[in-house]
Amino acid sequence: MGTWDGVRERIRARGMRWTPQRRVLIDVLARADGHITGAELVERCREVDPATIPSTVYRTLDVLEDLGLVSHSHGADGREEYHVLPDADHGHLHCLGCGATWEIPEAEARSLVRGLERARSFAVDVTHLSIAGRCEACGRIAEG
Amino acid sequence: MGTWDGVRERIRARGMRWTPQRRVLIDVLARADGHITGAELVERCREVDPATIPSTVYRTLDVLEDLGLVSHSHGADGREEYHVLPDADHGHLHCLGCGATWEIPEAEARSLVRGLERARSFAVDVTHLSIAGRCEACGRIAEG
DNA sequence: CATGCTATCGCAAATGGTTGCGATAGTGAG
DNA sequence: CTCACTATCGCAACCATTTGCGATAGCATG
Repeated sequence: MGTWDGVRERIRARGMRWTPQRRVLIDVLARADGHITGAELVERCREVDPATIPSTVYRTLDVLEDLGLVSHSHGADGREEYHVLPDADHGHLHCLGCGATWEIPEAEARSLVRGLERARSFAVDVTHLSIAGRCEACGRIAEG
Repeated sequence: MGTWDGVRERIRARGMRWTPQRRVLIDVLARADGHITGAELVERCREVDPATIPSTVYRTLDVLEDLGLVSHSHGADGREEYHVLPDADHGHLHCLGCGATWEIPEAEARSLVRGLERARSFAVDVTHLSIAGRCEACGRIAEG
């Protein structure tokens, strides 16, 4: 709601076009706050408009990422994972055992990488940060 | 050289088989210390044996990873990146601008994630750790 | 050396995502 | 309202990787 209202204008202000295909994706995104894979977004768009073409969806996602309306990172298997409406930048934690995901809040993520950034003058993209491992529950199972 | 010598025995000790296809991949790996993508490994195997099938290579990489002889992480685009003979566990740093890669030594990687692990009782897989951002040179270009 | 068990292979199809290109259709200007 | 410019689309091919399955072939045993 709200946050998506100005999208049409923001797109046109950049000399880009407001098309039916983009409207469909934005409708889907507006209903999907949270994390979602690229493939899942394509599928949901196809529910709204069965003629949806994957490449169009991925290209529109690139545009929206440029505008800061979505960000993406990669799951433990390397597949794309989109995050809708990133009010605050944050990273992700993935459990290799059960597949669960947690957010790493911006402040925590930034302080994690601070040493790395200082030592190497490297600017980390925390929205893209994705860390894999085993959560407490899965760790106990593995030892048992 | 050395480290690969016992592989045949280690494989057979697990009730697994020593096949020509595995021999080819191990030959290729022995010549390729460092980082290399899955696709690149397939290509190099095909140079040795043009009949090489991709799925066989990927499946063999899985068993070698089980044995601890290779590890993999994902580049900034999510594609697989194998690391041969990981004497020490380490993470990777990827520049989104120039595509360069750096290793994050185990000690540094572990201390990075220590807070995260304590706070959540989460065991991070540092060999899978891959951080993206901009290196110093690319950062300067972006500002200019 | 022959035999059988089953791990591994080859193949073909599917998945998730990307790219190049000619055709379509938003959009601002007249 | 028309026109022209060009951003975007649809399509088809391609890339990297995975999966299911029947056929092949290691290798332990007799």
